[in-house]
Amino acid sequence: MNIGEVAARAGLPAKTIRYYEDIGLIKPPRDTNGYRAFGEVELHKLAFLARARALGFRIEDCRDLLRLYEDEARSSAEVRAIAQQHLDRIAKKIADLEEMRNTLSDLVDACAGDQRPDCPILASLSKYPV
Amino acid sequence: MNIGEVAARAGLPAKTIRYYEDIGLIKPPRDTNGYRAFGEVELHKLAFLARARALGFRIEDCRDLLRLYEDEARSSAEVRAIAQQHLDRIAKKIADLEEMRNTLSDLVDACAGDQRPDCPILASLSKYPV
DNA sequence: CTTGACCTTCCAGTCACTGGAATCCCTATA
DNA sequence: TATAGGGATTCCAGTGACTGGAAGGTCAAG
Repeated sequence: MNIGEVAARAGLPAKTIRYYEDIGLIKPPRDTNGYRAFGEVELHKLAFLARARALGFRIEDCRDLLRLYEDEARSSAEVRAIAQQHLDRIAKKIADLEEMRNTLSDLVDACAGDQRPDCPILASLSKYPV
Repeated sequence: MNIGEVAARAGLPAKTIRYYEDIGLIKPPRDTNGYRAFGEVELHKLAFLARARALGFRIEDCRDLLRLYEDEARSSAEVRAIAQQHLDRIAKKIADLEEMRNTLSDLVDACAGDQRPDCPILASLSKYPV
């Protein structure tokens, strides 16, 4: 299987797959012509990576998850710890974004949005508590 | 006012202020010794930028907001449009993150987190619909 | 005169790709 | 057999918004 086919099947751009090889996430063998030759195992790993990335896991987490996945002697606690940490980070991000959204939403609501220059958004940004 | 003081008062690292000068957001004059010499106007701008960035506005949005802030002939509609776009992006991000959080949260709940290798998190990542 | 805190510039690294250039390989058709 | 195309390869550079660090200049206090 060449990179184009495996990319289509794993749902990842070919560029990304080359990048994953660069950083050592996968190690596909090469054909005599120098093309990467992907088997089902490689494809499976790439699909795994695509799903982990879609859940927002960082690359280094993906590396660890992949390692654990291939380690028969893993404990589910290790996997769970990675996921829990990631969950915490996501919750924090959501909280931060929600605060931004609330503030911004109030400001946008308060702004007339017409041709006059007066604007509570700018007023809020420029209020000067220094 | 040197960069250290203005940094403390605006709540931005000195590095960031130098970076903002690099990309043309501010243009503080220089003392004879080559030090940046900040006045109240510069400080005000930096505080503005710090607040805009804290609301998650991108640098290019900040540049536009600053320009509008200084433009007496602005219309509040322009400002509102920028904020509304940003709000939309934030809402999208929140929605994406919430979807991740829900999925992850289910998986973490389903995982025993003990020393056994069986793990629904890995199972979900490796299920193979290709 | 020295010390230490501050300032300067410049370069490299972050994260996870992504775009593009230059070149090579394979297959099919005229 | 020539060629055209589509796909593969590598390598370099850029993204956003900083951040760390090195190497060196400046200033005020003791």
